[in-house]
Amino acid sequence: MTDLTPDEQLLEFFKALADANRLKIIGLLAQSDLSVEELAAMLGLRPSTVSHHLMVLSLANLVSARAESYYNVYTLKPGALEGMAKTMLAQETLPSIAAGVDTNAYDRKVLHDVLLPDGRLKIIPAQRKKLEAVLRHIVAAFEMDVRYPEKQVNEILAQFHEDTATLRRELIGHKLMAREAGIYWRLSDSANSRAADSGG
Amino acid sequence: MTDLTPDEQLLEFFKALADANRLKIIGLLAQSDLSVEELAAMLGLRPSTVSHHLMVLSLANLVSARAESYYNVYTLKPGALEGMAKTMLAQETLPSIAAGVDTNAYDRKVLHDVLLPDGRLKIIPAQRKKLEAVLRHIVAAFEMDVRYPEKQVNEILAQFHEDTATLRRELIGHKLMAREAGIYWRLSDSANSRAADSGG
DNA sequence: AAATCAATTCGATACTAATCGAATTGATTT
DNA sequence: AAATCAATTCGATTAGTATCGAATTGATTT
Repeated sequence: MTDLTPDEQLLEFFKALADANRLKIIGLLAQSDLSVEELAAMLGLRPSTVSHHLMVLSLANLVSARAESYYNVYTLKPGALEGMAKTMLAQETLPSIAAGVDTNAYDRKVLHDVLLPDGRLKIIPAQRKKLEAVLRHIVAAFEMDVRYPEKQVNEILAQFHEDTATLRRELIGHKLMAREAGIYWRLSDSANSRAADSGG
Repeated sequence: MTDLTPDEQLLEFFKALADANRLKIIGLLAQSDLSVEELAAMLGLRPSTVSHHLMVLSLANLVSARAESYYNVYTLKPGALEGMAKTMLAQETLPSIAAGVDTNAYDRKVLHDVLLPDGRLKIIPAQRKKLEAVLRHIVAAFEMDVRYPEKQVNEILAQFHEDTATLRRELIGHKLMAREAGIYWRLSDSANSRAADSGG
């Protein structure tokens, strides 16, 4: 029954509560256990409709039913709401939702637009976001923890574009590289940066 | 902007998160602020679609946008998720959702089916839920904190049905009244009972 | 001033989900 | 055994919404 990943479970939970009548059902069951007919009368709906809503809530593990003669009496599952609320608040939940997402897609799209087949730049884009995507790609040509003299920096940058001076300046300005006394080195990605360059 | 009652706000919140792509947007924004185009590339959607999703999330007060040149950079509203999670957990939230619901509707429906125009019972229903609804109606004819001798109890019950013995027995059995040494008195509603009899 | 760019709005389309009535199922009462 | 009852399932209809492409808007760059 719980063959769902945590994010699928969370989505199921939100979908279950994203309906006015289902929310009311939860509110009513919080006060007392009720049968399908009772809920139908209170909500002004047909029993078949209420049965459907209760099925959705069951699949989201929010309610359960017990048989009493020919009644099906539904109960709020104790701790179900609390559990999901805590899941929402948990630090690891949000990142895990985005886990399956291709966060490099934008950079790839920009590079696809701006790169020639040989890997050189058609142009150095003027738009900030595009420029940043290009710079993230270029800086991957430098190794971490290595000190580069300016001559070597220019040789590497020249593989991408003849205007090495602009590229140097932008790499520094966007804090992807640092310079001191004519020596350059790569800076580690800040929190707001993307995953590692996928090297397309 | 917040001309919504608490329950409408809660529903808006759940609706906003009841979509896989919007959940992913929240997950991505939890890691870093992003523009519409970046989100569109990551999710494999058109900018217009993402714009629509961001509008929904904005109306639910989950994200906000800041203009940066011609980019619209979206941010997770700090504390928004936490706030809603706490609202979910709050003791008073659940009952307030069901506040507008007519909890007497089932009893009224049963009474409408089983009562004659003069207020007498066509039959004493066999089904437990229906019987309970009828008993809740009948017990309202007795005052709280008054001690009734059996003779007077029978007179009152006879207004509803000739089989006063059965009615007496069921009222006791369902703990709506109690008896001791031939004296009867009404019991206060337990947690699982309905609101006061609407006296139709 | 013209061209470019990202975002939004709008209209159309496809998909999903809510609701109902009819038929069916399981259980209980007569 | 037959009749009654509540719940569920099923099929059809309707309402809502996700998605897209085209057009528009505001801002920036050339």
